[in-house]
Order: sequence, then structure tokens, then C-alpha cells
Amino acid sequence: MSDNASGRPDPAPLDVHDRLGHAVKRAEQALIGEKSRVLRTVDLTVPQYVTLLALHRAGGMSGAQLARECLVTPQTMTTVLTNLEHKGLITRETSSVHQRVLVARLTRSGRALVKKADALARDVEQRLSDAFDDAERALLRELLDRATAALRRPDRPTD
Amino acid sequence: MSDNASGRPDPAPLDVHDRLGHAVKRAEQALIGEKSRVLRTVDLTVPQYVTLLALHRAGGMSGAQLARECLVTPQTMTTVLTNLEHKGLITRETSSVHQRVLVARLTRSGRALVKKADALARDVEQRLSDAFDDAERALLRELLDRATAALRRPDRPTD
DNA sequence: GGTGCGGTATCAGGGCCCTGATGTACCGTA
DNA sequence: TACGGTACATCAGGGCCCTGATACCGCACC
Repeated sequence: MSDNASGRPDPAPLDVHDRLGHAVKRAEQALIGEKSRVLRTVDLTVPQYVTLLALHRAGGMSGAQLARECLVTPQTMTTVLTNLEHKGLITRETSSVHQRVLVARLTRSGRALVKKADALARDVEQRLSDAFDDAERALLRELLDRATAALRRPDRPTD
Repeated sequence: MSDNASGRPDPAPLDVHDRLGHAVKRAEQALIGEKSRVLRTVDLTVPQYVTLLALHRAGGMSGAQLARECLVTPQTMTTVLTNLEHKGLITRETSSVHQRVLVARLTRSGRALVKKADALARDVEQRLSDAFDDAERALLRELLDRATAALRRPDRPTD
């Protein structure tokens, strides 16, 4: 692989900052950083907010469903749900159709909070959106989707 | 439907998947997921690899310098460096000019490993790059940079 | 009935990442 | 010399996220 016999580091230096992936990373970091900042004012983390939002859209959901929806593992979702339950924002009850399944639902205060949090998060999303015109938005989305597809490992089916 | 005291109509769509930010997140997740996967074969995490790469480029660096370079907090860099030191990939010695500063340097095996790891990470970066032609690459970078700039907090120098 | 398989939830362990706080080393300035 | 500001490293605590392993439920198939 790395023929060091010549003592020459033949792979070019290639600063990380030159790579395209770094631009993606910086954008994502700026996005999540801003969302974290505004959501902290209502004492929520980004994953907690995303989970509440999914529950608000879909009503009762199991932990496994939420994990798939929010793009995290079931183990991660377990801890997020535990924290949300301790905050009194959700309840979890065993499903009527499957004894093993715990269905999470928003409580009254959970419903109230998710609306407040979504207004805050939406402002951030709006700032992002406002940086582009319609054509640019569509273009950026298309390029990002292509990047995502290119990076998915070959033997795994899409999403 | 809602106890909306503000008089505004409830925000309608609420689907995370429609938002532009979600495309950014998915792309970043695919990128870091792939890099994690290939780097696991050499027993490195992504932050560990990025840190080694910075040291390979620049030689000896302090923890604070590395933190700034790798876009993490000094606290985070402390733990990354601790783990790298335990693996025998770096050494840390007090600076000759400042008693408080610890300068990190690659060991022999650290130098060897970073080359192997970079070859792997480069493949992923190449897959991403290959999804676009030159014009598209430049365009994507420009749009992402604009997104990053738009998300940086504009007001509130309240720190 | 029994068996195996897939889905679900959770524990254990490790790593990253942040905020907040602590203690030390240097340095400019009075 | 004394002091305050800045920079550095680290501890403490909390949260997210992953892999691997365990246990339990329901269902199809034998």
C-alpha cells in the first residue's frame, strides 16, 4: 500500500479543509449548532425536539417506529424517550395489540412545548431557506440527495 | 385543535422531511457513517482520524490548537488525545516555551497508521466527488458555504 | 404442541461533544 | 514587584450515538 521506501509521502498533503465533505460537515454543524442554541431556551435537545415533532405529526408511536423515523438506533431512542418521559412530555404504555410494544404519546405539556419549540426551530430553517431562491433551493436539494446516494454503502438498499 | 393564544394559525406542514436542513443532515450522516465504517477496520474513530491527520500535516501541536483546527472544544480534544495516547499513536510533552502547554506528536506507529487511514477515508471522499462534475462540485461548495454563513448567528453578541 | 424466526425493548460499554468550573502559566502594565 | 487578563489543560456532569448482547412476544411452519 504505502510504499515508504523512497521516503516520499506520495499521497498529496490534501488539507481536510479542501475536501468537499468538509463543506457538508461545516454546514451541518452550523445548522445543528443553531438549532441546539435556540432549543436550549425551552430546555430541549435537537433529538428530543425531533422525537416530539414526530409524535406530534403521527400520534402514538412505538420506540422502534420512532427510531426509524428519526434516523437513530432503537438503543438511542430508548434513552431519548426515557429523558422525555422524565420531563413529563410523553407517556409510554404497552400496546393493546402487542404486549411487548410500548406506545409513546405526547402529554398535554408535551403538545404545548413542541409547538413552542417548532416555532423556534422553524426560524432557523427559515434563515437557511432565505439564503437561496427557488431554483437554488431545488438545486441544492438535488445535489445533496445525489451526494447521499453516492455515499450509501453499495450493498445496502436505499432508505 | 389548539389553544393558540397568539392568534396566528397553527403552522401547517410540520414534516421534517420536507425541510432543506434535513437534506443537509442526511448527507452529513451518510458521509460520517461511511467514514466511520471504513475507519473501523483500522480501529480509529472519525475524530481520532481527523486529529491524527492534522498532526501529520502540521507536526507538533497543542491541544488547544488541535481543538481549533478540528472544530471541537478543548475538552473534547482532551479526551480524543487521551485515547490516542493510550493507543500509542501520539506522545505528549510539555512545551519548551510554555510550561503549561502539552505538545502532541505522532509516534512512529501513528505516522504509519494515519497513512493507511487516510487512504481509506480518501476513497469515501472520492466516491462523493465522483458523483459530480467540476461545475457541480464548485456549485455545491458555494451553496453550502452560503448556507453555513446564513446559519451563523447574525445578532446576539451576548456572550 | 413445539420450534424457529423476526420484531421489540433494554442493558452494558465505549466514544464524542457540550457547558460550566477549576487551577496553573505566561505576560503586559502599573 | 504586584496584579489582572489571557490562554491552556483538565475535571465534573449530562446527553447523544453506536455496537454487541440479552430477553421477551407473536406468528408461521412443522
